[in-house]
Amino acid sequence: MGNKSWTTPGASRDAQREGKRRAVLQAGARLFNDQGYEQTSLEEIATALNITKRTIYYYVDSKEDILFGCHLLGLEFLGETMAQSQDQSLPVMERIALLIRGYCAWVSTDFGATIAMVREQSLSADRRTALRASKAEVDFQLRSLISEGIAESSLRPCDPRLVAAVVFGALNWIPHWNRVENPVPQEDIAEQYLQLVFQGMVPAQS
Amino acid sequence: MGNKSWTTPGASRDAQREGKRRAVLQAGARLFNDQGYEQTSLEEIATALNITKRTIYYYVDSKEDILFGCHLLGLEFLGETMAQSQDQSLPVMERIALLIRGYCAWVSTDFGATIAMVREQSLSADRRTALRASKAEVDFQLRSLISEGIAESSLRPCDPRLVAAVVFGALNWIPHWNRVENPVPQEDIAEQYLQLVFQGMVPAQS
DNA sequence: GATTGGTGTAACTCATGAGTGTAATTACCG
DNA sequence: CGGTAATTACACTCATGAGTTACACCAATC
Repeated sequence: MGNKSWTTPGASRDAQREGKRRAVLQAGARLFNDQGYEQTSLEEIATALNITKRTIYYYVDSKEDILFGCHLLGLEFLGETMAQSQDQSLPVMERIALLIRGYCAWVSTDFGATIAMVREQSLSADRRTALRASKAEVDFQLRSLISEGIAESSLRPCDPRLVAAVVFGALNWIPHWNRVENPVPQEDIAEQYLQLVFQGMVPAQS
Repeated sequence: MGNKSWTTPGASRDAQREGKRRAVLQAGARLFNDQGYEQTSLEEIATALNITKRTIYYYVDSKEDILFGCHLLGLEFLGETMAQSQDQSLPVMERIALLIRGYCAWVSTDFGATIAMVREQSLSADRRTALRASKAEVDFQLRSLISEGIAESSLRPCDPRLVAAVVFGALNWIPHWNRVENPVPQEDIAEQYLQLVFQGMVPAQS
């Protein structure tokens, strides 16, 4: 609860406006993650920012706009990870690890968690399909990498679709349990996840 | 959309009443899973059963009662799996496999999926804590089994808490993607999950 | 064939929360 | 400083959906 730097003293009007809009989205994301989208009122978002509900409408057109804005910002950030994992010059296993680490870091941010936690039913049909396309891209990327890994026998034969579902399921679940007073550092989680997904629980029999 | 056997011809009044109450809960669970709890109105549940909203109130006291009833029924079913996995005479790995298979089957049912998908924020505080306790029990069970496995070196050393989070995360995510026209058979999923969690993606180097 | 209790319905109340109109006020960039 | 952008106060509208009141129905029982 607090208003961290609502105003940005030295900055053009436009920059300030953009910063404040972002603050609205961020406050929204936090509350959505904690209470759910439907259970969060604009009044609450306003209170969290020490402003009035009316002011929020100066920066967004509707509540759904806030949610959609969170998704857009979230996807923007995820794009970097996607790009990294597409670097053809790296070995496949490396690229998978990059994708998992990046996704883990991403899902630990406010906007990333919002995408992972809030059910997309709350968005209008067209926006929903757009969103789904972006998510499908990420899913496809992992599946492709897995297929590649199998082809070059770096990976044990398996159904890429199911394995990708396992991996993303496990990652998407992180904000559900790691949203507490002192969370496990996201880097530690990523390493454990990689260890488990690559080597499994059973020790290699020597 | 349909009213499959609302009335049960040959049955005592009480049995009929119980059957109808269950039908209400089941219809609720399905809609909650599809649209989310908050986005589902009692009117919709009534329509799905070809009855009116007022009739629903003959079987439950409130909307929250429906959600809570789903949780109770769901947990009841999960109890069997819990019991199985507690059989001390079985090897640890077997018990872990039983727990994962059972949980996978469970999360593929209407009531199981509801528990996995609906955020508990929608329940009153006391009911929520009761629920959380039941979930914590299951979580504890898996963690214990993992610790046991490590102690007898059937399992590679790891943080049981994190590994349990991975496993349940992956399993809880199933209803999010497997809720389509022709879903992947739940048994197939369980086997792939076991394979992945035990052996990992990387083939054993011989 | 009237009674009774379980079952059903139509038509309500009522609270909540999104979104708006407007005028007055403040902040601060140029 | 002047003017414009930002913000507030506040009183609205409006739709939605949970829960209720009052009454109709019907099937089995006496």
